[in-house]
Amino acid sequence: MNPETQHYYEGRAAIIKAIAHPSRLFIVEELSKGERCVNELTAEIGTDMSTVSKHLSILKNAGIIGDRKSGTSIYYYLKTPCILNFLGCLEEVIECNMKQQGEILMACRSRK
Amino acid sequence: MNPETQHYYEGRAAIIKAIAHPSRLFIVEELSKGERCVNELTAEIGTDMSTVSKHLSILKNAGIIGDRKSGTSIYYYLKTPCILNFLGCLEEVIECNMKQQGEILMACRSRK
DNA sequence: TTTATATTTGGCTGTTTTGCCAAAAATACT
DNA sequence: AGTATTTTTGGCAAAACAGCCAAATATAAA
Repeated sequence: MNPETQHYYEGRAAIIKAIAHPSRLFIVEELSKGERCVNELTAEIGTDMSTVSKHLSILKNAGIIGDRKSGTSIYYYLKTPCILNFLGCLEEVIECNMKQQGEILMACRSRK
Repeated sequence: MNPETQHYYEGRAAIIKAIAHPSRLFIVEELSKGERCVNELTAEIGTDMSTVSKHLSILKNAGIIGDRKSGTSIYYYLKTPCILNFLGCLEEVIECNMKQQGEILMACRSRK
């Protein structure tokens, strides 16, 4: 891979990496319903608030979410809602996997 | 997050994590053009063949690619081509980011 | 059976990621 | 100013990841 191509794929991988974590995935889906502050997200996720804050900063750096100050709270919102198509496609992959696992199971049974 | 929800997001994150790497992203795009053997992919990527082999096994475990033996070669193919919609949406995110960076740049300039 | 080719596995090292804690920063209230 | 609330930052230890090498495995050809 030449350096340009390398760079191309690194940039894209960086964005995908940003959502490649259970809590961050949860945050994205949650924000798709409307903006939330760190407090609210922390209560729902159940880890330390500093951990949630760091997850948020990762998503923000990737350009997926944005934030808005209001009083002492900071509200985060989804900046690129098209990320949801992304997640929709995920379901297809999972469905495909499950279907195949089902087939393997059936094959095992019929061989008995 | 209750254990079920946790499990739900972990499963989805695992699939995303599988493609969250430059070489693996390259592999997916390459396989979208047709099946390839480890040899061919290694030549294009330029890392050790053992490294490429491990990337392939990660993608395979995630259910994204499958393999087919032919002589001493093993050909890998895309099992869930819908993963490409995924990548298409990525472009939207990147475009959105670039647009915004452009705006920031313009704002900086006009303030001079 | 030996040899060559293609791929995977095991193991090692360095890097990155995660998540907790404590401390700092920012804002609003008294 | 002092206090409470919300969020971020810095630092640390454990875990996961990446890439190289050498060795093992599998298949085909001589």
